[in-house]
Amino acid sequence: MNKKLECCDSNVIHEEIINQVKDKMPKEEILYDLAELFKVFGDSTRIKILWALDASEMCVCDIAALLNMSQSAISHQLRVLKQAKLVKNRKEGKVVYYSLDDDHVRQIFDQGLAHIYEGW
Amino acid sequence: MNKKLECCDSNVIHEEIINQVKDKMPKEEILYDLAELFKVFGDSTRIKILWALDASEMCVCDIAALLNMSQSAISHQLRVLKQAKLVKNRKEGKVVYYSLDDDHVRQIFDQGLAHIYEGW
DNA sequence: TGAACATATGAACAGTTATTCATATATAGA
DNA sequence: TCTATATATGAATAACTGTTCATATGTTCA
Repeated sequence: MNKKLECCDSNVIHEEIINQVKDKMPKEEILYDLAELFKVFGDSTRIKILWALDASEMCVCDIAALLNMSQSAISHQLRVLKQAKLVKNRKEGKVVYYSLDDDHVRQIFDQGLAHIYEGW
Repeated sequence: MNKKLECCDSNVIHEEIINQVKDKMPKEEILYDLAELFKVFGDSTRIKILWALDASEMCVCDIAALLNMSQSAISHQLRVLKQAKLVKNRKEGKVVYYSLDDDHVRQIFDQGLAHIYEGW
C-alpha cells in the first residue's frame, strides 16, 4: 500500500506513449493561462456581458438593466473581464462605456455553440 | 435610495440600445449551457488531460503518471469531461482507454492561445 | 460648494469545486 | 476461489468564487 509514490499503485503501463505525449505538451505555464482564460468564460453572467458587448458598446448601468442585475455585481464582473483583456472601456463624463477588446471571443463562442448543438 | 428596483439607482440611460441588444441575445438557456461548457475548460488539470488525449488515446493510469497526480483525481476529472461529452472511453480488460470525443476542442484551444499570445 | 448620480471597491457570506482518503467494483490470472 | 490490479465513487475538507451590502471615488450641474 505504499510501494510507489507515482500515480496509482501500479507501474506505468505504456511508458512510450507517456514520453511521446509529454514531448507534445505545451509548457505548464501556457496550459495554466489557458485554463485561467476559460475560467473567465465559465460564468453565465460574464458570458452574457460578452455577448451583449459583442452586439453593442454599453455603459455599466445599461448592462445591469439588460441583465436585471445589480450595478455592483456587473462592475465586479467587468473588472474580471478587463483583467483578462476581453473588454476595454472609455469614460465620458460620469458614464463608463465598455466594449469588446478581442477578436477571438466570437469564434470561441461559435466553437462552443457548435459543440453544444452537436448531435441534436 | 429605494426609487427603482431596476439595476442601479438611476433610470436606464440608453433604452433603445438595451432593447436592441436584448433582441440579439440568444436564449438564456443557451448562454447557460455555453458557460457550463467553458467551466469544464476552466481547470488546468482538465486542460492538461484534454491536451494529452488530443495527442494520444491513454488509459487512466498513464494520464495520472503523465500529470503526476493521483489515480482518483484523474478519474474524477475524466468523469466531468465525459459528462460534458468531451471524451469517450473503451474498456479492454481491466484497462479503460480514454480519447477525445469532440472536433472542436482543438479549435477552441487554438483560439484561446491566440488570445493569450495576442500583443506579446 | 453641495447635491445627484455613475461607477468602483472592500468585506462578508453562501455556494461551488478539486483533491484526498477510504473503499467498492470489475477483471485477469494462479 | 483467492490475489493482484485498474478504475470508479462517496464523503470530507480546504480553497475559491459570485453576489450583496455598505461605502468610496469621481464627475456634472445648480
